[in-house]
Amino acid sequence: MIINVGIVEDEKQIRESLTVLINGSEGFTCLYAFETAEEAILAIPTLNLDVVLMDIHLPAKNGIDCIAELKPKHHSIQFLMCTSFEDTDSVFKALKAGASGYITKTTQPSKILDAIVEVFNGGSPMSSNIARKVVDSFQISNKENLEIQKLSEREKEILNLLSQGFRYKEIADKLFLSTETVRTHIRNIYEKLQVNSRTDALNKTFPK
Amino acid sequence: MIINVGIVEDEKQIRESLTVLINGSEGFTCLYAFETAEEAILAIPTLNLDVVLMDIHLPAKNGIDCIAELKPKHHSIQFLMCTSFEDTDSVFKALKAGASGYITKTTQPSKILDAIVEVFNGGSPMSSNIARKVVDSFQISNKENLEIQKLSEREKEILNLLSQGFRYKEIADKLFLSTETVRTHIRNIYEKLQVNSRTDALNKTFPK
DNA sequence: ATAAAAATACCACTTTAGTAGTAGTGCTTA
DNA sequence: TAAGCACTACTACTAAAGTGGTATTTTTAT
Repeated sequence: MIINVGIVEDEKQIRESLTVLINGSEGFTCLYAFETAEEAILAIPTLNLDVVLMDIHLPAKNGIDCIAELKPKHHSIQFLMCTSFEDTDSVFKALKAGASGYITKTTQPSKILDAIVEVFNGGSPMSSNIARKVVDSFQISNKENLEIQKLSEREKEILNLLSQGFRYKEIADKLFLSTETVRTHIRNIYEKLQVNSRTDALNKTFPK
Repeated sequence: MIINVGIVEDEKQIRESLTVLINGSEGFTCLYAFETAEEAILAIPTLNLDVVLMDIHLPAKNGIDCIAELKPKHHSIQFLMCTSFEDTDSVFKALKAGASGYITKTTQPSKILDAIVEVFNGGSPMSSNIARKVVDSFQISNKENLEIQKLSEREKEILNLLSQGFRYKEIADKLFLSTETVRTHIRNIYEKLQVNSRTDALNKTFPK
């Protein structure tokens, strides 16, 4: 089993040393290396690549947009970002576009090969501080959750049903309450949260 | 520099072998191992732990809720899930609760020690398929975004204002339209999305 | 050039949501 | 034990949202 790797990287030196690294290692081959996103977008659909190493900064169209175009149509290709940018914004944009891994250019050669294997096998190799950024992004809710803590258990239960779009009557039926009781609870929820509509209540408690 | 590790794990055998592993390795010490979430919640605030290995399945309160209670008050402690559950739901709940890493019990001993070091150093160690789940979760938007693509520019603009909780009159004023026009747009949005309320429309287009 | 889609707008109507006041029961705790 | 909160429930009302039909103008695509 040989992993077919493509490269999209504008800096000649990096592109060539990556090519040499990959072709010099058993189990890998790199037959195509592109300088621009545009070339890659034209060629890649006709090739049979397993993994594509993608830089972010490229002359015209950037690497993130390049993935965004290719990934939806070529789901079996695994895109691995290999770049020097590691700001939160770049990381999340790349992952949203369809990258499955994210390593920095400073990664040592043997680790780059490891990452290629890992992404090929369905993993998501990431540099350690990038993984942390990604994991931390799940925890944001804690801040605003101060709001939700003002509510009683019953109120949270009703808010949760509100968030799913149920009407008062449906909530009442689910909880075996009268519609009027549901109405009262919601009035109290709104007062505690200092809002006066369902959407405002949800935006305060389930942000983002 | 010695990393102070705590363990919360109900199965005696696993708890003890983890303790032995950690105490037998240079640079690590494990002075406290708890059988239940309740014990951990009582004791941990008084200890000075760097990393806590947490199981999910525990007798009464589970490990995720245990983290949810401890993490907000003890931000410097790094929680590392070590469990046999690796369903999507458990993973995301744990990360939301405040876990910074997630490995499975089948991880080999040396890798467990590596993960402890990594989480202690601000990384987020994860088993390879768990990392992929996490990364894939960023791409979900692409699926549901098929929904939003059915809408015209004006409709997306109005949907966006709807999501912020504005009423028809307010949207009309912002866009210099009549309320009736806004009403018509919203009717068309709902028809395209096959929903019949603001909350349902938002849940279909801005999921999660 | 013509059909389709998008954007604008009105009327009339029904349903749902939100506001206000009130009140009984039961549990907790100071 | 009295005050406070949570949970339940009612009436009455107003405001907002949602449904249906229709129509003109502009833009876009075939």
